[in-house]
Amino acid sequence: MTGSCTLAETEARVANRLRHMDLDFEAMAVASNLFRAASAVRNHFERTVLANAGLSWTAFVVLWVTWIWEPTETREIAEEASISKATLTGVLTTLEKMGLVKRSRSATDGRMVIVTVLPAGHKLMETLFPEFNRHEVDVVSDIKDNDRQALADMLRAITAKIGG
Amino acid sequence: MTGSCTLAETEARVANRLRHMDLDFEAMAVASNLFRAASAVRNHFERTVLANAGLSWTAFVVLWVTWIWEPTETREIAEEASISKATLTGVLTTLEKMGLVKRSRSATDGRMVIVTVLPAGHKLMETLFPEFNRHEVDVVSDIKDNDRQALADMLRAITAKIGG
DNA sequence: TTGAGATTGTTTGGATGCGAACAATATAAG
DNA sequence: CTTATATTGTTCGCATCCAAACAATCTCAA
Repeated sequence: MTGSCTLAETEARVANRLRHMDLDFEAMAVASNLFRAASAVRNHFERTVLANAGLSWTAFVVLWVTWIWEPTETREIAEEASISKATLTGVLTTLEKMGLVKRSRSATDGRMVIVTVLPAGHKLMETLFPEFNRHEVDVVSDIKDNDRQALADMLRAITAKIGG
Repeated sequence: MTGSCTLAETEARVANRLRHMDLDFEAMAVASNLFRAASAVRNHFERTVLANAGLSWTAFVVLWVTWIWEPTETREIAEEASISKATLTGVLTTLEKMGLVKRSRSATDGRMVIVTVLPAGHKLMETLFPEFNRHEVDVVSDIKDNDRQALADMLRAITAKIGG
């Protein structure tokens, strides 16, 4: 409709282009569709739920992780959010400017910075996260209910395999 | 070992924190693990295969898409790589500086820019992509051979659901 | 032919995103 | 007490990353 190729056409083209190489196309399809799905879902969420809240994807993830684990250290947040310490510094500054979280020095260890969610942050997440979850439900609605558990398990296996 | 929580502990903590809300935890687990897996795999590839080649993740994806479809227009590359036109402009400039691809104006339509892979780009991909694929095989090696097809299918279903 | 509307790639401004270097703090050995 | 080593968050430089504004080009109707 838009003039672009379907997913099937794309994969056929790829297989043809790489025919002469000794490759594992099944592994390639898994990896390729993993990134494609993650990217599509992320973009979709950014343009709908998160745009309304004025949050970027990373800012939302950082706020969410802090919300779950607060009070917590930045090192922990960075690991849970799968971003570097350097990136987290900037995102936390953004969230602080929005009045959603607060930084404070640890009393027992002068190196650590403790992050807590401010009332405005709690209020936002109290409505934003259920809305986010409704979109998650929509995303998996075409997958048979019985298969969802297996899907999550396989994704966990991938993460575990490379030590995520 | 590292003092951080396991994936199971994290999910238990999340479930407890959100107990009072009416949420679909299965859908949440799928989405959560989708991003976790994609992020872990991407970071792993960036630090191993791609770091040796001096390519960022996005630069590799753009080079790969161009390699498969060349000669092709930037509009097509942006869509296949799931990035915006604006981002692609910068990445193509980077790849051009590295001598891997070449931009040229279309003869039939003065608006379009046609991208082709230069010999250095072909030589790079001829060795880099098989190496990349060996890592892909490693990533899915803990998933039963019979399940990989189903995994790819479910990921396709997610992408299709939101019009990726 | 001419002018409104659509499409393409680039520029702009601001927010991620990372590795490496850095300053501050904590810990351990001697 | 001192010194070497490790750990934490920040800063720096640079490369993505996007929405929106933009200039160039095409299309098509009047």
